[in-house]
Amino acid sequence: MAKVRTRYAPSPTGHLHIGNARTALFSYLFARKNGGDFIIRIEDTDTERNVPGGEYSQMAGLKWLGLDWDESIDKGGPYGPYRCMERLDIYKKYVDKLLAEGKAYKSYSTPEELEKERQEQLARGQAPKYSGWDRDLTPEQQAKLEAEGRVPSIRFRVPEGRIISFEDAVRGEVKFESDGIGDFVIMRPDGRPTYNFACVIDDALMEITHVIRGEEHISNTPRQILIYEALGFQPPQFAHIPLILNQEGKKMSKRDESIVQFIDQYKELGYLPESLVNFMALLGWAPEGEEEIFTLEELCQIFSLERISKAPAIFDTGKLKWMNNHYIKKASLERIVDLAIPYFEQAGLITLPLSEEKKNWITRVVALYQEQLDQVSSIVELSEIFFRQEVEYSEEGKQVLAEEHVPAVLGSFLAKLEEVEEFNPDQIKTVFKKVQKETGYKGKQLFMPIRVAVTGEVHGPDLRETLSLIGLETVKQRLQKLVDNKE
RNA sequence: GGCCCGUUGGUGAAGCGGUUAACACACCAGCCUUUCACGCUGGCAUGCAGGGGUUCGAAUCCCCUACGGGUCACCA
Repeated sequence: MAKVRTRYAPSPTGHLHIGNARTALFSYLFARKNGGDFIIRIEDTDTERNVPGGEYSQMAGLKWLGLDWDESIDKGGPYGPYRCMERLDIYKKYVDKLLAEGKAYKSYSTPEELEKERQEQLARGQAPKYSGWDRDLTPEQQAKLEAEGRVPSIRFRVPEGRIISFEDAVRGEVKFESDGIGDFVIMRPDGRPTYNFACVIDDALMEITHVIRGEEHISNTPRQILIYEALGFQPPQFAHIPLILNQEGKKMSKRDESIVQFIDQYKELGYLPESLVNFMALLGWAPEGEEEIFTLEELCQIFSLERISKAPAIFDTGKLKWMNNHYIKKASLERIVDLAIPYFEQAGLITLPLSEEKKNWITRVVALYQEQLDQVSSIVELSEIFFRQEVEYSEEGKQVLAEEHVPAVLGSFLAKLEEVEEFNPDQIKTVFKKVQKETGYKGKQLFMPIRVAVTGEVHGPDLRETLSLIGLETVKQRLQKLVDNKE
């Protein structure tokens, strides 16, 4: 059995999309599960769409997710180069071979003519398919067309009347009739191969054993198989994974606002890579048991092609949030604090570098909210009360403050605060006890007025810690103001 | 339009001829708690898109219909 080799072959047209990331993940998991190699190859033959930095961005995204690879443009490998545009001479060699054997031919239609032909077929209700008018031109005819200034592209001659079938690891046997496939371009006039051609040559030469890719490629597969056959290559095992749909059941489009679609956006929002990995693994794949929380390492152990679903996967954003919260709770406080600091800084709430004291303070604030954070960026909004200069009393808060016993509690609390030496949670606890003894109020009646008086809100994290973090002076000021108003 | 694929609760998703139709999210109720959040316990599909078959027996197999999706590029 040959060593398993899988690849992720992005075109460097932009940032790492969640769908591509999941394809890469599946390919990675399958390779690791089987002790194989994972390769990244850059499909940059559509030179007009390539964006500068696209390659780096793709790889940075994968790296952030925790995926690594064995061969690629950054580290080389025995099957390079790993960028299609650096393999042009290789493609040419195989095109020449097909040409010589009559399995491909020079085609002279211009893009304008093709588009016109296409539109006409569509208008007639026909399936668009290349006419093949220039399939069997004589050298003289070709010379004449070239004299007109036409530069030929190379088309693959699709055999007639064939049934092309292959065994897909996800879908089982898949069949296509060759008659539904028109002769397709494998090399553009300028010598750049098209995807279907480059993909076959590269996968074959790089000895890729398993091609795991999105379902949208399923209809490309018969074309590619034809090329494998024409060149005498052994096709790999194919596995077409289901598409990811948004919550309306529609294919995610780049413009779709309902879902955050790019990996670096998740990073910016404060998602943890392990939650994204876990979540993506469950997009179209299901583990055997009931457990659904897995580390990357665990996934490498249990992943299998057999358990990939045929039905499209729906992107459940609520579930992702829940999962991210799960991992945030599991993470160390220190890690979450480090992630949180930039958000505070961007919001203008703190300035860097942080003093030791301020860092400790921030750490305590973050600790208060760690268990309810579903994305780290939310920390700014959640912890708002610790950064406000003035208290703003909510409607519910005002109602609490209007209660009869409130002045007594507040007055007593304020007075007892004078005796405090260090304003820490323990000391505050003893102050509470004293106030309780003096006023006779306890529980909700005791704590709620104090909470509202200092924070303006009826809800919030642990009161003692909250007071301690807001600081003695501010607490006294706020209480004093209320006590004064009452009098 | 041709060809391919899919359809299980409010949501995601197991299920591969005989199950009380997992599990999770959400939601509701209760507990915990000064409040919120977390956590815990319980509730939540007489039903597997609809209609026909096959079978002693079907979410599971077959056919039709509906709906959704993919694809038919000198884009990957």
